[in-house]
Amino acid sequence: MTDIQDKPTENEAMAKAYSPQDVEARWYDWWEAQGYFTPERDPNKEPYTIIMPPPNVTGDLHMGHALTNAVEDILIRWKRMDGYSALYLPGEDHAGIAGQNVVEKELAKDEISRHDLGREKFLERTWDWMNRYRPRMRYQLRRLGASCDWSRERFTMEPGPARAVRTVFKHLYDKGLIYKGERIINWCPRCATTLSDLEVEMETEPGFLWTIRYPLIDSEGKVDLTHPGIVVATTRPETMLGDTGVAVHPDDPRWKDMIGKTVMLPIMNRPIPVVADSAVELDFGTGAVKLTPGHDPLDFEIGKRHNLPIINLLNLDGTLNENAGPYAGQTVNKARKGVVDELEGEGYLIKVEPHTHNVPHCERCGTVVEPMVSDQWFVSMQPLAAPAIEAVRRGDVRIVPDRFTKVYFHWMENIRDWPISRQLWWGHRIPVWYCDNGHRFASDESPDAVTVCAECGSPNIHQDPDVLDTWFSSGLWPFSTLGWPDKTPDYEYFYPTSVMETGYDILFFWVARMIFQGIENTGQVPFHTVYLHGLVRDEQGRKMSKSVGNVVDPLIMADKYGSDALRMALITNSSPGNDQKFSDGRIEQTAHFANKLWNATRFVLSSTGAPEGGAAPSQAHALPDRWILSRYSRIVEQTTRMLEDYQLGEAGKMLQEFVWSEFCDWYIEAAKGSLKSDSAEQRAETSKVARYVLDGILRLLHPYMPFLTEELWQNLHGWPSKDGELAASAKSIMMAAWPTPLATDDEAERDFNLIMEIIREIRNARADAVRDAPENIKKEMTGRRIEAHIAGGARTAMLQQEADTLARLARLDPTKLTIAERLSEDERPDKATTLVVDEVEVVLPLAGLVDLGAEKKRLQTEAEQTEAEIERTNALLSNEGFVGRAPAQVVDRERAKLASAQERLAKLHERLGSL
RNA sequence: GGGUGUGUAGCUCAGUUGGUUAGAGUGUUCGGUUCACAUCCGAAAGGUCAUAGGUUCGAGUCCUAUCAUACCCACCA
Repeated sequence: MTDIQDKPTENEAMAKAYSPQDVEARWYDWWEAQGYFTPERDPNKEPYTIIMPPPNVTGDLHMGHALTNAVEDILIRWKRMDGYSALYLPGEDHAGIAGQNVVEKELAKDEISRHDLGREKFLERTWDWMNRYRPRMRYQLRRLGASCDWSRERFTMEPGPARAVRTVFKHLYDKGLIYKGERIINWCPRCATTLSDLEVEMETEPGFLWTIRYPLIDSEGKVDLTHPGIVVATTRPETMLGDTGVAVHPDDPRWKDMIGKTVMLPIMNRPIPVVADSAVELDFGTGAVKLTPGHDPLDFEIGKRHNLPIINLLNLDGTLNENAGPYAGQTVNKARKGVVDELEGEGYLIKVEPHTHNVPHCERCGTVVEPMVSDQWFVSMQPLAAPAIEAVRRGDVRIVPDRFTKVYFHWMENIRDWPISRQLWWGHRIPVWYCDNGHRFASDESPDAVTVCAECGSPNIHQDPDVLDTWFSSGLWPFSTLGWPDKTPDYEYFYPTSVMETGYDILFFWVARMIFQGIENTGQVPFHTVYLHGLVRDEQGRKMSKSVGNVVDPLIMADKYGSDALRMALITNSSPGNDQKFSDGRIEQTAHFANKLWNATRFVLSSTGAPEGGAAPSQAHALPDRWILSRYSRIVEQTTRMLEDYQLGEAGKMLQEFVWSEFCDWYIEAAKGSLKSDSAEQRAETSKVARYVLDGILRLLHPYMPFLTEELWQNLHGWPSKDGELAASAKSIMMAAWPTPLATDDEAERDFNLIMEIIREIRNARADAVRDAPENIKKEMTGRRIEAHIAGGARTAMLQQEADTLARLARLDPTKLTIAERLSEDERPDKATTLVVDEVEVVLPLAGLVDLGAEKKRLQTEAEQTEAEIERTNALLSNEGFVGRAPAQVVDRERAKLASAQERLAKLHERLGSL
């Protein structure tokens, strides 16, 4: 532990305006050096764990990361203050295809391909890249204030997580849940690898539907040109080169006679059978489907059912192979044109019509993906999905917002086997070895340690060349990061984790896979809550992307406005699961808030003394003090409740609102009276309350704005830390306790509400009077303190006590202010404006400015409105349904409203009568 | 084809067991050099809560349908 002396040193005086650049630069290293980010495995504390979704080490952090880390850091900082042993574990992902692609792109600048380098050299280059970029990500996360435990940082390709990958693979392999087989997979010719369905993006594109005739072959094996044959429709005519059959629906009267017949495949001159299969749609195209089992998933299924041969037409680079006969070596597009021309020339092409259809593209590089049959590794999903569905159904894992639960179920219930092998070099190599004697085995040992065949002991073995889908290792992240498969102390203490926070766009890719991997391998759900945030879009609502050039760099925003402002803006402008549009304007507003808080603290510090002895804040007796303490207590309670319910944005907005309008605009203004009071006791008491509430505000805001609140908190408690009573056990706000509410004070709230309402009404009346005043006296009018007479009725004593506050905030002339139960006639000149607030009457003799007729009209309008209100409320209260069924609280509120309106009306009539 | 959001002030958005007069920021207009803050303070205007039905004493909130819009899933070749 570093000594307290290492704490950043105090500025001479707080600057007039808040400058985030200086303040944000000075805290992070100190926090980290103090060990605040590294939780102890304290048996007396509850663990609270968030494993950071590992950003891809392929570029800089974007706004999505900034949002992710803001949410996570808020939760972590809150729980840490709330007494939990809070672990926020950071890490980075090797990013599979994306990772390999960035390095290949870099090589391409020198016109080198990975094959020129060879596997080993290429992997060295890739590691170089990773080692160069990982520190960058660390720096960026630090800059954003993420209070993560760097001593526990992980990388998916490290030995630990790599062993977890092999252990899981071997387990699933031995259990028969990982298998190798020939299936239709998605092939990206550019990346030269298999892709899972999730890595393929469908795009609707205009194309054509070609109708082609395949002539009948008669019983003697000759083409029967007098017979119409069978007519098929296709969007990809070139695939006909690999056709091995035609299918029609068994109930289709159009083709009934053709079932079982043989037709001739043009160009290839190959006889192929016509089969009946109910998977064929009756109302699409001609009702007859050409079957290319090698390159279409549906055809593959149908072909399997009818034992049709599979012909692979493609090379791995996407060109046609020798099976394509005359078209071998051509690209798909070129072959398509050639095939169409040839069919047309020979009279087999019947028609061409425009047709839009979905074309699969590689998620990473945009290349058109080719479905093809290939021998790949798969995970059997159904046995794994079932318990993962059950866990969410039972509530062992809760998804926030709730609506994604349905999406999750739908996907999991219709899940298909997961192709996990990738024909890449960068990634976890498949831990399977083959030996010369035809044996195959999986091993969880380090590849270097596998030297002989596990079955026959032969030393002539070689490892599978492929690597695993990057999401395979990501799926193990919640436990591989904690040392699993070893039962490490961290694993025992921090697992299962608390919250998994990520974007809804990777619910299937990642979250779902973590859930079933966690259950299968650790016997527990990996986390209890999934919090899904929305996408951060640009000002126009477009997705931020490098190609559009609308990416906003969070670090630039942080430099400009401060990380605190950025965090606050991202959080308060969003709600769980919903996208948000980001703009400079948003963050400017939260930067203003930071300045406001800075200045509020500056004021409190300059106008209050350090607290010394005296009564506790809860004993305060001045109304503004009692009021702010009560309001503060409610805010503490509500903030905590909202955080518990993951309403981070709402809680942040509420705090902002409370600080700005209640604490600054009302409380501080009202408290200025006490702070300048002649009574030292009164000054001390209000000082104490102001500091107490400010201290609480800083703590409540700390999770949102960590840098600023630390700076202000240190200022509040005296830098070298004499540790005043509020700081008691903590040297940093990070480690200070989460606030707890005091008792609320309903009377104080009611009384101060009345004061506020009266002040507002007077301000309005004055603004109205000035507006209506003749030009020549407007100026005189605005600067003047005005006379006022208040008939307080039952609230007189309280109002008299607050006379100073009323006078100051409503800009009344204290020497011409009277407050009495009733007002004398002198105090009700004809030329006066009368305001009725609750049962209190305020008379403002805005001398010379009040037009009697206008005043009468104004009072009449107000009386009419009040009458209408009374009528409405009466109707409601005479409604048996309402009185009988509405909660007592609501009914009482209506009754009070009625009484107050009646009282107000009486006063209005009284005043009207006197005019 | 199936599913899920969104539609609230000029703009961007909150509004979580249905319950005071539907809120905020920003913009607009008017007024302010009160010794924390002009990155500020005080006020004003601005809403048939997409539309139409329904449930209820009471609906922005619940139900049904429609329209607009965004996204996700899916093997109509």
